[in-house]
Amino acid sequence: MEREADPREVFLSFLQREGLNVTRSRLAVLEALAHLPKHFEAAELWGLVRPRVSAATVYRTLELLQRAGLVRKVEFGEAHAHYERTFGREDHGHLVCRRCGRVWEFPTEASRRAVEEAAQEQGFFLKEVVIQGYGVCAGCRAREGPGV
Amino acid sequence: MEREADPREVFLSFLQREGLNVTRSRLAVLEALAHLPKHFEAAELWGLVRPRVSAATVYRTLELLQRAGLVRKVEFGEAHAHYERTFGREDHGHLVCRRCGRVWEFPTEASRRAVEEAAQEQGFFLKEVVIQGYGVCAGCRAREGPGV
DNA sequence: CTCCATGCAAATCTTTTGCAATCCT
DNA sequence: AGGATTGCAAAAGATTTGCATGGAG
Repeated sequence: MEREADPREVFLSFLQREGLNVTRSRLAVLEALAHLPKHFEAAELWGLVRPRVSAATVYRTLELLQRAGLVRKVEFGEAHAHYERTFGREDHGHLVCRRCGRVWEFPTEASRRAVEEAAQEQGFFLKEVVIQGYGVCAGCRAREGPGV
Repeated sequence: MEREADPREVFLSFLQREGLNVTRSRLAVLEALAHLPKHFEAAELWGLVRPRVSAATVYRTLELLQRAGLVRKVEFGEAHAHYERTFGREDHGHLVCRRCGRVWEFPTEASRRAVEEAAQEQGFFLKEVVIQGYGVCAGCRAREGPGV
């Protein structure tokens, strides 16, 4: 049974390791993560810490959280980025509905292995795998017909 | 042996089907596709038709090409979008080097099947599958060490 | 002729940045 | 103290849009 480190500790030790300060703003942003759904936008995160923390700092902290391995940026085909927490989560892919924008997750061990093999052959050091399907979800199809 | 339709015909019949005009600008953009690498940016495409065609029209046409199924928007983790031709190509995933930005392709039948299964279970109508790995390519590792 | 399409420039919108003031350690 | 961090507002940059003019059918 593998035990995952507490995100707060991960972040604190990341900051220390990088010689960065532990500030109110950074802790507020980290804390806000717990109150957001799995997938969120920068603006939603800001909503939770605003106006205590500025948008600029939210973006700056989001970058640190990514470097610390606690958050990952994900693209759902919209103009702005989405993010997801990476702690307490299994590897997964996303099924993104182009109509309603909702996202379903699914396990990806098998697919992931294929990407790993390709990387290996290429001598590519693989840091992250993204597996996503785009289409129309069951609900939208029922409501509006198969359409595009 | 399956024969793929000529992109020009695909585009023309798409335009007709949608009641859209066949214009010089649209044909110029379609033609320019052949002179671009597999992956390109909107600005590169514009470079080939500029100033005959305006940037606005390039974006507008790019959208039509996507709807016609000739082009696909792909995200490589940069601020701006990339595009790739979809005709004359096998299914493939991308290995994106976070250092140099170069992209390698690899076959994805197996992984794709897994996504299809997940979609099936979800009653999700799958339109497109994206499989990408991010990391550091062999060249960059040799040049600068394993690093991040 | 009648819409459709285009160019131009302005508008959007998210994310980034410069800089002076403020906070950590 | 002294560098790191923040807020603010301005900048940046890709893409989109309004509108008057020109083009396709």
